[in-house]
Amino acid sequence: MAKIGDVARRAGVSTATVSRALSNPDSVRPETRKLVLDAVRELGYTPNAAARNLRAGRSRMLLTVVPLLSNSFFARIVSGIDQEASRRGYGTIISEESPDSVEKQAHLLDLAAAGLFDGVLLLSALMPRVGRRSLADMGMPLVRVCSRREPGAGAVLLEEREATLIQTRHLLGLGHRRFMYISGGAGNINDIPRYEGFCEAIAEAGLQPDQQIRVEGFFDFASGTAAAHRFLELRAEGRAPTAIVAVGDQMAIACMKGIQEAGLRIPEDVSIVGFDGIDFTNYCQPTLTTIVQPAEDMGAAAAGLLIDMLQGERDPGEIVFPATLRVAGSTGPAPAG
Amino acid sequence: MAKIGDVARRAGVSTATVSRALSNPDSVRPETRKLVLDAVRELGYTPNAAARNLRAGRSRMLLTVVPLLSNSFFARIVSGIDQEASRRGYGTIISEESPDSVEKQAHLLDLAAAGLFDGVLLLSALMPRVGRRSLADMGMPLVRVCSRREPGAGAVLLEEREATLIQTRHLLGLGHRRFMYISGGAGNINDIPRYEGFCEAIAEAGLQPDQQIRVEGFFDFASGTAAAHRFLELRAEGRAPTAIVAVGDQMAIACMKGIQEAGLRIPEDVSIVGFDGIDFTNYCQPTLTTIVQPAEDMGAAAAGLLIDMLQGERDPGEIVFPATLRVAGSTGPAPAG
DNA sequence: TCGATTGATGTAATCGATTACATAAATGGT
DNA sequence: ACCATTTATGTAATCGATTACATCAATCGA
Repeated sequence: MAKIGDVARRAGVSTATVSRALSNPDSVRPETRKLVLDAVRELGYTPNAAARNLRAGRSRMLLTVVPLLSNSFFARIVSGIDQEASRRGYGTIISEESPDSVEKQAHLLDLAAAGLFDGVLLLSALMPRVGRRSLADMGMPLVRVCSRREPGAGAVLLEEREATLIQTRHLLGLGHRRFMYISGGAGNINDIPRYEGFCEAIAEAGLQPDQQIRVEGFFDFASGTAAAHRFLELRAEGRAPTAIVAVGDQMAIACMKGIQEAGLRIPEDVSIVGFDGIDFTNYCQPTLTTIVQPAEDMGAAAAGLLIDMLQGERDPGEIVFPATLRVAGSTGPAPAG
Repeated sequence: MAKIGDVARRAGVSTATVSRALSNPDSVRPETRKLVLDAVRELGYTPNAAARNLRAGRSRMLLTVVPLLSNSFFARIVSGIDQEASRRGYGTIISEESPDSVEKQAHLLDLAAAGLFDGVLLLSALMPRVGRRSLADMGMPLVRVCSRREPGAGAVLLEEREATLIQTRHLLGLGHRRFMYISGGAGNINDIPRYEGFCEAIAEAGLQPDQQIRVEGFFDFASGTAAAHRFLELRAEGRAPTAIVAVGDQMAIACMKGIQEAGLRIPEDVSIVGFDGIDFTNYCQPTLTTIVQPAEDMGAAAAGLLIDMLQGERDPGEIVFPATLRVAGSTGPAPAG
């Protein structure tokens, strides 16, 4: 592997000149620059990253911490991050969250302390932490994506409150009055604005939010199945809701399935809306009415913001994306009676 | 950020001793070791990665190149890779394939030349390449995952041929005789063994493989929808197959939907099997009979193999995983007539 | 008790690129 | 024509950890 000295020798200049010709081309004479660039090309020279990082005190790497990669909503955000980071000359290190594995979190903190990355994109609500040390209080520049606001950190968010508001209004407009709300878990910070939006819409319609049924979920299929069971119990008691608001598509899809398996029809017997807009919402039966989050764009925006922050061109700010409702087959008029 | 010199001063020893106490504890006296470790703890010292990498000529990083992250089959492999790599003290850099973006491929080659990672996991059939330079002929250690064999590279594979063989046998056993096969595209290397397995089963039953219908797909939803259209055309001509073999779950699910929308029932009118075993196969309507690939395990095995190769403990070998058929709701007896 | 061997630690070179500072050449003003 | 300034390039220090080699003390055998 060619080193800067080899290039210098070949071009008949010093290593300093080679370095300058590459990183600050205007500072060398055009003829010299050509000599250097030719030598670089002939030798296939690429500066060694470790040496450069050591000297520069940065790595041009970003860490992305994601709760669950197999959730395609997160996967799409990561995809957007990768796109934008790579466009701007940064690499992306990825790590799946593991709240239970202290080892893995410690490994992350070590990588941070070792200077392996310059900043962090946190798709997770949880902050990697071991004892009292965490990424944030190591002074690591941070952007939160779809997770929460945090002083000193950037944030990329959806209009969460608006989202459930329009979602619920859509159902109210179809005549629904009795709802089941499947949350993302009280631990998840998005839960608050989303539930607020739901409650606001309910109140607008002159109904009591606290008389609606709320079920706790964790964004996974199992939560959806559990919610379906709850729904069926309620139905047996004669007090089933006619509409279900799930704040995650996977939960919505699993719930839909659980209900269909009991012989009920969607949307004739019960309507359901999801949240995220993953691809499968277009391929389940019926297609799922859902809030579409522009996941790739949000990822790209987050990476862009973080890189701006690293380059000192932007203060940790907040980027808010609008929520859109995609109406599909899973919602229909409330059944009579 | 504390440096090795700070630790040395605090412990009253030389930097060499600090380094030894950390990387080769047996080479220092127990009392000295304690002095050093105490100082390390008190100062919160972590060795700087760039300096260490520069000296050692390696980075303890792996690159994973993935075709499409939002495909949850790939996402699960990545998850397994991350798990195992992190367990063994390696980090994972991720990059989504972009056959059209020369820029991005060049970026990858630069990162490789810069020594940013020690080895590559390639989930993609395509090799990142710019002109005649590619990752492989830079001498980068390589493990292919579910993509193809390659001289000098490790490989983690499913018994592809077996998979379609048992899949097709299952359908034959249900009485099906007319098939549609949705491929993963002639460009994809898995296509060959998978199609072979299909043909072998067909031949076993005394049928002509080349009289079955073959449709080209690309593992995405759109391919499945297109295949459904083709199926409906064939049906209009009175020569519809009774069973569909799709070598990807997303294609199978989209195809299923296209067929259902035309008013046909699955599996009563037509049976369909998928390939991969993604979560959604359990949540579509009906649930999808499919080949289950142990994606996480395959990812972990691949990372393990690559790290063994890097540490000189193993030659690039081949790890083959068995295929299992998960029978679900999308397959049933062939319709009479 | 003396030289040889072993063990523990320190000194300093090294990895490869960047950049402050030094130097030399070229340009400009008067 | 001379000094001041600018421009281009070279020399060498630097980033922080690792490790070959040097050094010194302790142990051992005869």
